[in-house]
Amino acid sequence: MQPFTKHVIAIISRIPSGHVMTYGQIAALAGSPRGARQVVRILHTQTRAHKLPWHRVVNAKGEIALQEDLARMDQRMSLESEGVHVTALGTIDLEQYQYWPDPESI
DNA sequence: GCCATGGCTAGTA
DNA sequence: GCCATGGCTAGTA
Repeated sequence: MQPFTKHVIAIISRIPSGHVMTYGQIAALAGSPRGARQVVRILHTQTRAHKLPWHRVVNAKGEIALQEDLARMDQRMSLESEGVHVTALGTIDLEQYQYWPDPESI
């Protein structure tokens, strides 16, 4: 496993309940500003093994990025149960909910 | 080759 | 809309 992958896993696992981070933000913090798509892949492959809070990751516009209706519903329910408000269109107010880890902890 | 991205343009109103 | 991006994985040699 690459350092980038480990880093991404560590960052995602530390997103607190009630907050979200974006793919690009995670990639940049992990040292690869253009690596947003890799974050997608890592979420796919590593969520189970590491019990990642996959539902706390959204796209740069603050939207639920999933395509499938059932999965979108799952993410919406998970976020709302943590107190994150999701609009009818599936968007989250990043101003309010985006998490910025303490740079010291990275 | 794949993408649950992202950022920049073209083209409408 | 469009397409450059880039680490990872599947699948061939």
